[in-house]
Amino acid sequence: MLTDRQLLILQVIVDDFIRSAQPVGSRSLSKKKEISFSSATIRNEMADLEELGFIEKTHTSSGRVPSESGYRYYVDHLLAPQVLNQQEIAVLKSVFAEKIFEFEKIIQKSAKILSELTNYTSIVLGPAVSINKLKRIQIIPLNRETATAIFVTDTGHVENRTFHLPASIDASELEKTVNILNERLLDVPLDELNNKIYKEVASLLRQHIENVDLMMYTIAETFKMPINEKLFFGGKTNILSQPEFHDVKKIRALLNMIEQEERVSELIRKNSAGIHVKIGRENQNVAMEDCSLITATYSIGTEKLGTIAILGPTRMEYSRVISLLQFLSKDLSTVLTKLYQNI
Amino acid sequence: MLTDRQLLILQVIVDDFIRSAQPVGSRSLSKKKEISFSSATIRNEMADLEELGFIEKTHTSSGRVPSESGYRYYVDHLLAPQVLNQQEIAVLKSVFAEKIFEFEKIIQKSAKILSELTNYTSIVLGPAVSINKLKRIQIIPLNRETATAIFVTDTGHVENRTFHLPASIDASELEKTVNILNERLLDVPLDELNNKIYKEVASLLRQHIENVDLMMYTIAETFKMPINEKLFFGGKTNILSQPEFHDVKKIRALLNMIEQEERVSELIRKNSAGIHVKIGRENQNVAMEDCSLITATYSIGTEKLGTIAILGPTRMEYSRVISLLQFLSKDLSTVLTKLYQNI
DNA sequence: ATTTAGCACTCGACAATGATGAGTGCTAAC
DNA sequence: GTTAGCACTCATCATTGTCGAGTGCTAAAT
Repeated sequence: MLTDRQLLILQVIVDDFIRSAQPVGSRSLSKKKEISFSSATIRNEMADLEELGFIEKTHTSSGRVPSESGYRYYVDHLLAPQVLNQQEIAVLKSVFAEKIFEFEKIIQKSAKILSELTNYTSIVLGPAVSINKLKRIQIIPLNRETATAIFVTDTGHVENRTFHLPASIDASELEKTVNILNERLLDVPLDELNNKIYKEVASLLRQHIENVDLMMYTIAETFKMPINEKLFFGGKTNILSQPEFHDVKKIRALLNMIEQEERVSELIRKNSAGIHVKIGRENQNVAMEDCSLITATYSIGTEKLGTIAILGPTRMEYSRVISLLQFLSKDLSTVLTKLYQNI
Repeated sequence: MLTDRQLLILQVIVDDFIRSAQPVGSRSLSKKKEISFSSATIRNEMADLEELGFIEKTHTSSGRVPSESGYRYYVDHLLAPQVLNQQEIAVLKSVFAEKIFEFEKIIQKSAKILSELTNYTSIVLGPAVSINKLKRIQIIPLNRETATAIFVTDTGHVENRTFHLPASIDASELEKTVNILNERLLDVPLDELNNKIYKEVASLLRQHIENVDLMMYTIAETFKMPINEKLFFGGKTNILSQPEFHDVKKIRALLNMIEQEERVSELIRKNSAGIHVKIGRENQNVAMEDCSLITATYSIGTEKLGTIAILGPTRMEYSRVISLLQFLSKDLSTVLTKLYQNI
């Protein structure tokens, strides 16, 4: 439906605006080497593009600025995948430079590097601990009435809960219980622990333990695991240097939103595998009206594990960011798979 | 050296400026009910106060603004301790509303409440885990060559490290080692673990274990504990609504600084017990030129445990914030002492 | 010897004005 | 269909003048 020339003009407008953050006018466009027709022609085409909703004026006699649909179209149809240069690749690879055993460290470093490379804010949604499988439970009494329960997963992640352990529960009974739990709950995903306790462990406990009800109550309370995936940020303040955020109110709204981790997490989690681009109001969030969010997932084998994302202004270098995310998410998946696949 | 009248004027200037954020002039001062002399007199006194360095003009014919020394003098000599009202006390008490077993939760909640109550940014330096005493060590193999070491302290804090466990180390040997470690390292503060291993455990291991050197190396690497106290923030963006931070550059500098946790931690940690007020450049930090930092410590028994702090503009409600901090730090200390004193 | 009234002066804030220039839309010629 | 030309629009910026809050100084009042 759009003519080739309109496509070209739209592309050049978006590219130029991404670079300069200034509305682009017909005259300056006509000087570009890609463009071989006069400013008057461009004006006509621009009028059409505006009518179609792809570009906008900031005031009656201003140059044009891409609209949300404009960016959308650009991302969907006009994006020239950018090839990463050697240096960028080297920096990305450095995530894995040190021999690291813990997920979190790798993830954290990824966030940092991404933000430095892009000058936007990076957000990484850590591995979904709740689907990790239980490797070992340990209960360690601290004093007469408190104890700490420790859950170790197959990936080496450790969760712990301190809880009230009634003095009336006898040490040997506790030990028996822990043994039974370890035996029965091995390889059960953390978020199913509570479930399984009632289904599979309760009856068994009843055979061996005196005060089953109290014990069950104590355990069940502790085993409720509202484990939220951890969020890691990189360059939280990077976005402040973007010219669209000269307004303190906007800054405040955005930072405030970022501080509410549940909201960010929700925003990012729901994405399926692959790269996703949400532009401006597509994020369904007032504070992010002027932002775009690009997400990619990483996985172990075929199992989606977490998400890495870049938060920037709508005037974001889509092409470059997408390439970076693609590269890193693939790398992350490969390395993590190698590390943890056959645990 | 300052006359009573000068003191009065200084006090009213600071109070008024803290409230209004506007330079205060002689005429508006003369209308205050505390003040019974004319604006001309006030002008003369102001000129003296300015010469002494306690107040400044923003331009030749502007009203006066407190200088850093002005605030300093105000805090040191003029501060009227503010009595907290019932509502504030109730909110502060709500920190302990739920029965909570974990330090971190309490600390986190404190930070949140403080920031809400003050509308400034609160920073809480968590308990110094490194002086907690070891309660139990557990080593849990994950796969052929990795394992997780878990350290539980007497306060229920759990630290863990995933490390490379050479396949050549035999399972029973590992178990023996862990037993020895638990026996010998009970009640040793975490930051002395590594030390003690060489001093007290090595020789004992040598008697029971085959490949001592490898084992020692593996353990020692893992037991190096650079445990930094955790930092908790509340209301990171609160400070942005202060009129002195209308400038995006300042905001960026300050937020950037806050993001670097080591720097913040350093800024806060070095304070001895009691309330401390650092005003503007006293913080030795460009990004904090326009900020004041008020810190208070909390402790278990007589042992200093951590620090709570409020970061606000130099034009901060010193009196109120100090009262709040005093109250909360005392409460925190009491509750924590009760909870953990006799573990 | 203080205190105060009065006055000239300073300066930021604000509004009004006009020039500049980048941009547009439209029309008529190519 | 394309382009040159022209009238028109509007943000931006510098200029100017006014207003008012504030100061410092001096001389009179207490």
